[in-house]
Amino acid sequence: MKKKFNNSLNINNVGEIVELYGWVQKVRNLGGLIFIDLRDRSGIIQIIVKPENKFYEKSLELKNEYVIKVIGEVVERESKNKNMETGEIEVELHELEILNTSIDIPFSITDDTTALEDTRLKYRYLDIRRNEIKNKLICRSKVTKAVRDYFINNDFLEIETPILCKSTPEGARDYLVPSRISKGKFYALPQSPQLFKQLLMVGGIERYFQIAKCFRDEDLRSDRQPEFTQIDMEMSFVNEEDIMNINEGLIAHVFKEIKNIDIPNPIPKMKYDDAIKYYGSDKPDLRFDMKINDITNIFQNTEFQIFQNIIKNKGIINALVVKNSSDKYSRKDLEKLNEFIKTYDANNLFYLKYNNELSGSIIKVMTSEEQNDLIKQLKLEENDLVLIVGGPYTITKHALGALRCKLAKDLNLIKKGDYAFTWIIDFPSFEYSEEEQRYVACHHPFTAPKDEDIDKLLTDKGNCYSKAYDLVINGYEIGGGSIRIHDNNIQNKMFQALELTEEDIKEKFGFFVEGLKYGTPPHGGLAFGLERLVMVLTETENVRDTIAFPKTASASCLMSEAPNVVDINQLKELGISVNK
RNA sequence: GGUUCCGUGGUGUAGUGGUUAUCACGCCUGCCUGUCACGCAGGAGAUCGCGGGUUCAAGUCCCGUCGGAACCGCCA
Repeated sequence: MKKKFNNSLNINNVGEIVELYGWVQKVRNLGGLIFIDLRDRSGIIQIIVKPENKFYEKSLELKNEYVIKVIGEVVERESKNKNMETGEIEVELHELEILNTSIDIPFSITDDTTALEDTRLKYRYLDIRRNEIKNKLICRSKVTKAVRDYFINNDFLEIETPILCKSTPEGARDYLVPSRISKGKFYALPQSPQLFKQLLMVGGIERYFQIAKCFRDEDLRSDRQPEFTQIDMEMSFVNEEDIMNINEGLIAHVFKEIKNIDIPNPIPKMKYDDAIKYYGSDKPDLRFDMKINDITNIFQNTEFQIFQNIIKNKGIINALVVKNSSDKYSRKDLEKLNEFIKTYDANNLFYLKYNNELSGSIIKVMTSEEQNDLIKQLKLEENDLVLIVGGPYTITKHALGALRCKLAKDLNLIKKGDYAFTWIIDFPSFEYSEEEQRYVACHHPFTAPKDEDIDKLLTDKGNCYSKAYDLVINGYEIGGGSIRIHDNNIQNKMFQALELTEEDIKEKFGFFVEGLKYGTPPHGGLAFGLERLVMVLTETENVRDTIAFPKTASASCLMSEAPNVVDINQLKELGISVNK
């Protein structure tokens, strides 16, 4: 006899003797008749114990989460339970063995448990017994299987790169690992396998992939963990289209396998500048429309001081049209929206409501011509709400990009189960860092510039674009990548553009730059965030649920209590002293 | 680094400066032969996160601290 999974049994198995293992979900003792809900990974099945059974007394010992072995006969139920997958049958107990007991559990192992997340994280191994978490881990496993199948079928090699790396201080903060053998020296955990996978191309691998652990010592968010997994790939002898095509194939395969959904082919592309202009984000959620409109032109000759100043300072006046919603927002609600955009450094949210005619906070400072232009340009219809924010371009776009997502959520504009895919392409090569007072790489310093922009790398950084692309699904940046620089001269020019000195380059990337000199093939690649992909596939908004043992917002593990102090002798051995 | 919210039996909660600190689930004991959110009767269970302050009096107000959540900055 072989162990059966609970939910593999159905009415066709009636009469069979089966061997089941699992956890006691619930005992219902009716005083003479005992029902046991037995749970395993697959689901729950009901065991019945009658008073004449020789294991009846033993069954009375059972409590929640005891681990048991049951041998019994599958029988049809007298009274069926339509709410249960195995509700047509039950197993009449023949033999019972208690394999282990359990102390009282802190929260119930049910879909509707009341426990809050910190409690659940402390007892994560119990939380994993719940469908909510378990099913996401199952999904994650299916995704990595689909990924491996797809890449291996397309002639990719799965190759592992080091976890103990050299620190590369450009970009995110590194997690450091002290070296015992070389006191005072440190390894860094990889932020991504970027340099190694490019060197694999130099190494002639041509097609590489890896399910790669990555580490970034930055502040966390609901979609960001310090330790996460990338589906990382790199190919030689390719251009942007090739990389996007093969990865569209991957995503199509994953969505087909997991959700049985056919995704758009090809996935539409949007330029970065347009994404900012219309959606205020480089990861626009396209499950709903609500574009940001530029209405600066309407107010060119405005008498309104605030708008005059904005236009004088080369700012922009934007409008969001919230369809059929003017009756849904009170002045108090609108004041809350104003507070919301303040977190993005924007201010002064003005509004207009269209009901036959315009009314609202700035109606008195608008001429009738301006009003008519606005109605026409925004194609206003009855009961539309117009939200207006003016100011510097980037700040207002960013704020409204966030606002449109908030509105969509509040107004339930997003249909459950919908997916909206887009590539964001033509990223700028550089962005100006106020903090560092210099241009920094938008993607990373190995991203190839557009051919036509190579000459501008040193002279016109603000207008250089790169061969980079991000895949965005439902407002999440699921993956990003680029064609890399394979020409050492261009790479040097790029470093120069980033104002890195010869010594900087040698110290930070010397081994890499050296490698580029030895016949580097043209190459490019992409990395997907596995957790975010699983988030999208499981329709969850919290990356922790896609990870078996995640960390809290302060990067600690409530279960194991990492990070923690270490023994003084460990520090001595490493030559480290701690100043608090 | 910043902003906002939260912390009360095992779990989740209620709680006008003055009660024996509320309720539900869970737990324990007893009863119960078709339950499946089993039912019925009874019972135990709280350092109100921690420290300080205000007050005749603090779960409640104030300050600090620790822990959790969301967001801004940050995340090449």
